[in-house]
This record gives sequence, structure tokens and C-alpha cells, in this order.
Amino acid sequence: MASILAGLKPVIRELAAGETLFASGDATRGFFLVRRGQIRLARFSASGCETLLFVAGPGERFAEASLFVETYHCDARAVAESSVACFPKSAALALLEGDATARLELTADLARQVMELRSALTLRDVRSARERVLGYLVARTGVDGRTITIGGPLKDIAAMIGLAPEVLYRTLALLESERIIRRGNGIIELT
Amino acid sequence: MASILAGLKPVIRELAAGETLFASGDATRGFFLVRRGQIRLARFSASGCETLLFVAGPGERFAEASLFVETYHCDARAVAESSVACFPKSAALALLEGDATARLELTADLARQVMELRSALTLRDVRSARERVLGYLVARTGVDGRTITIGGPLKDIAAMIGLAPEVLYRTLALLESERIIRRGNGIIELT
DNA sequence: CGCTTCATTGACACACATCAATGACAGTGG
DNA sequence: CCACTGTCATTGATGTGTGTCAATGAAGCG
Repeated sequence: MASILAGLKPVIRELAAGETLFASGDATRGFFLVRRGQIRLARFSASGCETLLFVAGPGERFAEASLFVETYHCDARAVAESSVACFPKSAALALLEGDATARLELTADLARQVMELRSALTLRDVRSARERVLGYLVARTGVDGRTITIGGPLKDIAAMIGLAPEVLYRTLALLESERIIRRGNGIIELT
Repeated sequence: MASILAGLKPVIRELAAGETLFASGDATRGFFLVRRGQIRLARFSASGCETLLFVAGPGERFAEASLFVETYHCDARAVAESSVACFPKSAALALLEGDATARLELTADLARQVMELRSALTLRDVRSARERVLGYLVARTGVDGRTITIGGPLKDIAAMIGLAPEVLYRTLALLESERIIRRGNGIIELT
């Protein structure tokens, strides 16, 4: 990911909790990378009800698609005190036109995102918490096909796979009692 | 859209209703453009339940991401008797390296897909069937911000937003009784 | 040491999935 | 032209799995 950004000079912006980065209808300035904190992307319908689109955490990019449209189509607000890097639209597009490596990389990266999102979407259709957790674990096994390293709190995983944290805790405990998984320090192992 | 196709010689393939274009695990041949009919992209989880990813209609491309991986990750089946243009992988990749217009177009399309998939994923986090259906409807309103045109059976929409068909029927009936929506011939209108 | 966040387990209610029955409708073939 | 068949839409009844609330303990942190 860093290589795509290597040729660009981002503008660092610090945001207080609750501060707005951009609003729906604003002219697009470029895409962003979260350095610290969380940015909440949401859309408000005419009737005023809010649709949460995405919550971007550290290391995640968002609004890449803004490179190709004139105005933002959602609101971006900092959940907590945050720091984001802003990559200007014109520079990013120029890089895309000029640098063969960068353009293939961005395209391939977007393609990978599409596949990952499709996988995540498929996982959500599994009703059973047990099967969904197993599906997630299998999908996240490392090269040995057995070990999953947990980076960050379990409740983040719960949010990612669309379960209440308590349900995830219970399910993991159940799977462990069935000897299907073993849990260690920041590690889960399939048996 | 035609521009991306200008430099390629697609292979035209005719499909009978129900015929499979490719299956999960098949070696990628390239991406496709629907000329006539409808192609249904779906994925089956280990437990056998189906996730509807996309229904591609005339003029729509699909499986672009396959250019960057070795095997397909979903099934493509013709809903009705259809005709698709197949753009071979190698030729498409060569075009991507050479033609700036084609490259930007494909990248923009992938970026749009990422946005749509994120929206779909976010929608799944809405527990309440009522709110989820409303969210879907709001996201699918046309230019007037009020009208949604239904192309295809309601049960396909149910699958797309992760609800049992019966629940969608019930929810729509409820919303209609509350005067929040009006239903007409293949049309839903927000009030 | 408080204070906060995370993890864990228990109890409970409710919303959704599921099964079932019926009607509407299009397509098909005799 | 009319039974026949299949799919879709609709509504009812029912069970269960998940969300939610609550209480407790553990661990990191100022």
C-alpha cells in the first residue's frame, strides 16, 4: 500500500472528536488514509435517517472512489480524536496516468478489495453464529492453514463479522469446549 | 463503456436459461459484458446457503476482478436465455497497460463497486428488517429521490439484503400500511 | 489505587427464520 | 381454449437463536 502513496505528498490533518472532514455535496478533494482514530462514513437520506457506510480505522483508506466523481456522496466525521492523511485528487490522478506500477497496483488493489468485500458479504449470509465464526476463522488462517493471529480486541472481530461481542465470546467458548479450536495468547488454532 | 472494449476482440457466447458460464474454482478466462438476458452472480457458503452478489443486465460488465486472480470466486449462471461477450484476460491486461482511457474506466468501475459493496455490507449491520429495507430503498432511489424500480422478483431483493423472502413481503406490507411507501407495478415510491 | 476497557457468563425477550397453506399469474401442452 | 405446472407473492402460526441487559472479574493505565 505504501508504494502507491510513495509518489504523493499527503496533507496531514488533525481532527477533534466529532469534527467533520467532508460533507455530502462537497467538491471532492481526494482520498484519505486514517493514521490514528476512526472516521465514520455515513449518508443521510431525505427523510433524515442515517445510513452508516463504513468506519475507517488506522491504516485504512477511504473515499478512493472520489477520484472519479465531482462531489462526495456521504459525510465523513471523526468518531474520536483522529489524524488523517489527505491525498489530493489531481496528484493522485496524475500519478495514475504516469506511473505504470502505481496504476496497476491501485487497480489490482481495488480488485482485491472487491473480492474481500464480496467474501465478507457472503459470510454475513451465514445465519448461525457458530458457522459464521468458523467461516471467518478458516478464511483468516495463515500459511499453515491452522493458526489465526488476533490483532486487536475480539469485539472488533465481532463487529467485523456482524455479531454482538457477547455472542462471539460465547461461540468461541463453545468451539473450544468442543475441541474444535484452541485459544492462546492472541492466537486461535484450528484442530 | 464502449471505449474500454474498442481494442479487444470479444468472444460471443450464447447461454440457455440456467446454463452456467463459470463456477467457483474455475480458472479465470477474463471478464464479461452482458449483451442480452441476465447473468446471476452468486456464491455458496460451506453450509450450502446462497449469497446473491449481483445480477448483471444488458450493458453491464462483471468479473473484472478476475483479471488479477487465477480462479473465479463465485458462480455465474444465466437467469434467462442470454448472450455475453467474453474479453480474454491476457488481451484485457495488455490493453490496461497501454490504453489510458480503458485503464481509468476500469479503475473507476472497480472503485464504484467498492462503494456499493461497502454500502451493502453496512446495510447488513442494520438488525431490524424494517430499517434495513428502508435503508435499501433509500439507497436505490432514482434521480427524483422517491422512486425505486424493481427489476426482477422481490425474492432476489430479499436475498440481496439478507432477509428471508417472507420477511421482506411482510415488511413491505407493513411499510405500506404505515403510508411510508406506495407500491405500484414494478415500482415502490417513498412518501 | 481508582478508572476504563475488554472478556466472560447468566437470564430473558423478541424478532426473524421456518414451515405451512392459499391465491395470483405466466407458461406449456393437449 | 382449458387443465396443468411451476414460480412468486402473501399471510398465519410457531420455535429458536441471537441481541440485549446485567453483574463480575481481569488487565492496562494514569
